[in-house]
Amino acid sequence: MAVHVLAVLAYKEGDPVTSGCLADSVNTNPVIIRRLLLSLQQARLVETRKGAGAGSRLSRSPQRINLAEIYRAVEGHESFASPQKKPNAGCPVGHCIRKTLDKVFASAESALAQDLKRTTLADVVRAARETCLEAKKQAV
Amino acid sequence: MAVHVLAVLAYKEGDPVTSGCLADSVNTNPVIIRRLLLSLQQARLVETRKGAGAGSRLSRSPQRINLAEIYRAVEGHESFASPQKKPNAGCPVGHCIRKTLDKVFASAESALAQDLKRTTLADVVRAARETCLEAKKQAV
DNA sequence: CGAAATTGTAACAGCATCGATTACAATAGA
DNA sequence: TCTATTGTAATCGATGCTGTTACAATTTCG
Repeated sequence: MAVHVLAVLAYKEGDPVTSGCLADSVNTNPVIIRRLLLSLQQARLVETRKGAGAGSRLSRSPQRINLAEIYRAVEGHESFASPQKKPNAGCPVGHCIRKTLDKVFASAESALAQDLKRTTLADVVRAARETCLEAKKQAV
Repeated sequence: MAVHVLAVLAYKEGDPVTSGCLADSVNTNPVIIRRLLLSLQQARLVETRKGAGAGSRLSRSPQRINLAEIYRAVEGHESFASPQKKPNAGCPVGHCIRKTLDKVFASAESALAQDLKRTTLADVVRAARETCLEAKKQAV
């Protein structure tokens, strides 16, 4: 969903868009959008002005925003393998496996981020435009 | 948690372990373990016998089980970017972005799987043993 | 200056998910 | 036959996310 919102922002390049408008686009509630925008603001991906006639716009050009940044901004808490809150007393494996798994999953998440980094927001918008044209062509 | 269970099974190589014993190891309930084992059985990673004196054991040697298989067995439903159930009427971006994102996330998930494939269950057990020795050494 | 628009934020309900618990039938071995 | 153990269902509680309403703060416009 975050990508969707940012794609709309990229689409209306530069023009500030209100949370209400974005909410209509994503078919949800303005508050949801505003909560999402808070995360994106902290990640310096969007800038938001308050008041009448205000709204949000991208902080950078969409060529310079990659999906890894968006993912990190939204999924900020890396709750991947961690939810193991059990200290686990008597098991000989339990004590030591934790760090090992942390390493492995950190590596895996890094691989995922590396792959996401290859795609920019501009890429997504361009690809979306093309699939849209395809669809129209097939409709004819 | 699935990795934890399988690691215990690898630890007691060959011996059938009951769900109750596994539950003690992971510090949870036998039923949780049994539900997890059902997924692992469908993935042909463990074999389970019923009845008295029964239990579960690995179907293959831990060298031939990699973490990507375990991940796939447990997180079977690839609910990564999909939860976009909104058809979204009036937005020019909404129609077309779906397929694009599906491609991107499929690629990212593949990258993650490729990385997980590099680690076998045997690797995890060995690394866990080593970190355990480290901890003991530091304690002295 | 005053009104309108818009964000930030809180409070709350609804829903899905997950872990946990209890209970019980079915099965396999002693 | 008796006992241990799995498979399975029903249920409860905690948690998290979405959606909704409400309201103060802020900014622009007339």
